[in-house]
Amino acid sequence: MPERRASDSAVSCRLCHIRHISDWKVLRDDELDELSTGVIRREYASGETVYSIGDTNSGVYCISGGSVGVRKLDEQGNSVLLHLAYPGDTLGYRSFLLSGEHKTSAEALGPTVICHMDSRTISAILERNPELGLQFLRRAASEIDQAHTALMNSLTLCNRARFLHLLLFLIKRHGRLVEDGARFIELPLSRRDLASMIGTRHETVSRIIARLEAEGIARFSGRRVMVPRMDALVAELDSHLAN
Amino acid sequence: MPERRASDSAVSCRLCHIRHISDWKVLRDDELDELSTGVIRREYASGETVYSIGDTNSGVYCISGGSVGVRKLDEQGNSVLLHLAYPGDTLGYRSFLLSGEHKTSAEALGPTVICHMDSRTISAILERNPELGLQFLRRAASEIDQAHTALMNSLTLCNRARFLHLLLFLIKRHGRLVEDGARFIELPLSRRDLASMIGTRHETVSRIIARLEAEGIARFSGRRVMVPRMDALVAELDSHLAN
DNA sequence: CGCCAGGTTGATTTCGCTCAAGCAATGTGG
DNA sequence: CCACATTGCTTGAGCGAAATCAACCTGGCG
Repeated sequence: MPERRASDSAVSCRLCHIRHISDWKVLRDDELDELSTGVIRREYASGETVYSIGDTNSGVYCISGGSVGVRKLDEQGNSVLLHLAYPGDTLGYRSFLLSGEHKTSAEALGPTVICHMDSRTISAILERNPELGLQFLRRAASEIDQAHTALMNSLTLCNRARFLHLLLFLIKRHGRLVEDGARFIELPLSRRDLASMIGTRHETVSRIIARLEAEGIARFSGRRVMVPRMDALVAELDSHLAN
Repeated sequence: MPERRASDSAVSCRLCHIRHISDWKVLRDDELDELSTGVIRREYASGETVYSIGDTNSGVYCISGGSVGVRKLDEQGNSVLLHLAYPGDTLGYRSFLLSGEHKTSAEALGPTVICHMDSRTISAILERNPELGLQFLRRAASEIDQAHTALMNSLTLCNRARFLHLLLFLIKRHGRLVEDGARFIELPLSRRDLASMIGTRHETVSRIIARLEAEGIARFSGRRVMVPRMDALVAELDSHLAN
């Protein structure tokens, strides 16, 4: 539960650069000002925890910059990266709505800036402006779609196809176009986390990567990846889907 | 998009036996009466389709009796049973909210009664009563949790554990206590559907079943299953989780 | 310098998929 | 009513993918 501290500066959601991307875009100026009074803006270092599984909810988080990994742990210590979140995304609204504990953990994947919105402030706005509720509802609806698609993929695709799928997503989100058709990306995830996202062991990920290198589809060096021809990668993925 | 027909009778949501279980429990009497004007109640035979993937949404469905399977299909014809729904559950609200096409199909798993609520009527009520939106939101939130748990299971558990997990769920939902500690259940799903829920082939399900029989944990005869000792089944499942 | 976390690679084994055959129950047309 | 197809399920043999166990490498850090 974040507390206001010396390093935190006053926040104006009205002036926020993601104002028109985030869920709060449905609020009027005066409501945004009201929201701002309940906001604490804070920077997180790479790997730092935003909230942990089991914590009691204290409001919602709005990602302003960077990226966040949402992780689920089971009783035996298995860890799965369920979801990656980016600027404009809202975190923790499920436990907020069900007014319970966090069922997942969230951690910064790199230097990240996140605003925390106080429960009371949000409840108040939510009560008066049904549009915000509907906006959350739309977010929830599309998050269910995402989860279902991920479930479908994990149930029907082989490890290699799932890895290609993930790589493609990461390139879209984190990649840079270097020259015609070639992409460069600095992976935001460790091998272990890549593995946990597709439901396999890190050794298997290593082997998949080794094969992709041998086939000339991508060159890996630590977390740095160069994909010389995107269409080759896409074709590879398609061939798996087609079979 | 269901049309009113001779066999359909007028409906009063106010008198509905699931009134206090369903999402509509947050509505006042007069709102329920308004809702009723947009409702068509209909019976479905086992296996009958409620809506299909790709259909444009025409409102939401409220399950009154029976059970429904929610299925997702991919481009290659893979079919996965994502979710089972029961009386009091609302279906199709995601595509309603995102006002798009259905991304899943739904079919009756046995003789089932479902009410269809007209888009316009719901929109009207939703606009006036924010409580309904919040109720949908709570439903969506818990559905996300479910989907995440399912995803976690599919990524970390082996086929056998997933099958035991599913069997346990089905017994809880559809099982009958026959004598102290023993349960009987008539499975609502074919082997293929059982397989598609845990992401494996139907042959593998057959083999898992054969092993459970050999170990004396359950006796299968077609869709009829007898579990002599529930604690043995639970212990089996736990031992898999523990490893 | 040694330690450690993260990553790679190899050997072995297990699990589950594929292909294929066979069986029982049910339906259908002659 | 029977021959025949169809559907759902089971079983077997072979193979491939991936888990497991283990060794080893590498870069960062006290």
